[in-house]
Amino acid sequence: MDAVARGLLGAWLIRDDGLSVRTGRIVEVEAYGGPRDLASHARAGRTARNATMFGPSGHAYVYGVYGMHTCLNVVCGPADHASAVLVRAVEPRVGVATMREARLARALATRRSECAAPVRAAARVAHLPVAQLASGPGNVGAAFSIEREDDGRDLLDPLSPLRLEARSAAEPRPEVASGPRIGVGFAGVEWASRPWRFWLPGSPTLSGRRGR
DNA sequence: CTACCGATCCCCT
DNA sequence: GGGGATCGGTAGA
Repeated sequence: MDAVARGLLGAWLIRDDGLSVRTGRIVEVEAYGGPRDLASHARAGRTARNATMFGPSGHAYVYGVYGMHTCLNVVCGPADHASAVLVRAVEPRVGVATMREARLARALATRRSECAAPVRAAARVAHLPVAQLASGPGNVGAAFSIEREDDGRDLLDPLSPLRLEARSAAEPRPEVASGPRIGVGFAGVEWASRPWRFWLPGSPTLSGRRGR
């Protein structure tokens, strides 16, 4: 799982829906373990929500949080082990305009209660630096139009509309930094303090303030 | 700069 | 009915 998370850094995330193509480099991930990991969705065993975590590795585990965000994980087996790697930040490469439109569409899909909020959100997204379009797990979901229907997709299938491509073997192995996972304080210090967040230092796309 | 707060919905010791 | 693997805006030091 550790190795899978590190191997995913520098890999390409590809959304190819036939009309448009979006690609970007994965620069930040978090590893989640099986039922023993109290920060993991698998902590209570297999449920309807987390079923794909218990399936074959290389498939997408997509979940929704806070009523408005979707997040993408890569199941990293072995089967029944239920571990997965959350994609936290992607550096856009191809299809930047499509990503911006997708961010805009999602911003308008939520925020219905107030009148001025969607307009402001649209203005903000319109001027957002490219490096920030897919910075943070919720923004990855928005920029790549991750939907519940993507749950269970085989990310290693070259024909899949949502897929991964390993970084070229010719590339030197990138330098990797690690630290505690984000937003898992509820799991208690033992699990929240494990350094299972990995990133490529220096990327302008890291989530949070300056990548922390 | 830090700290809190609201939005919003599916699944659940 | 409660609460979250989030985000972005606002208030205050």
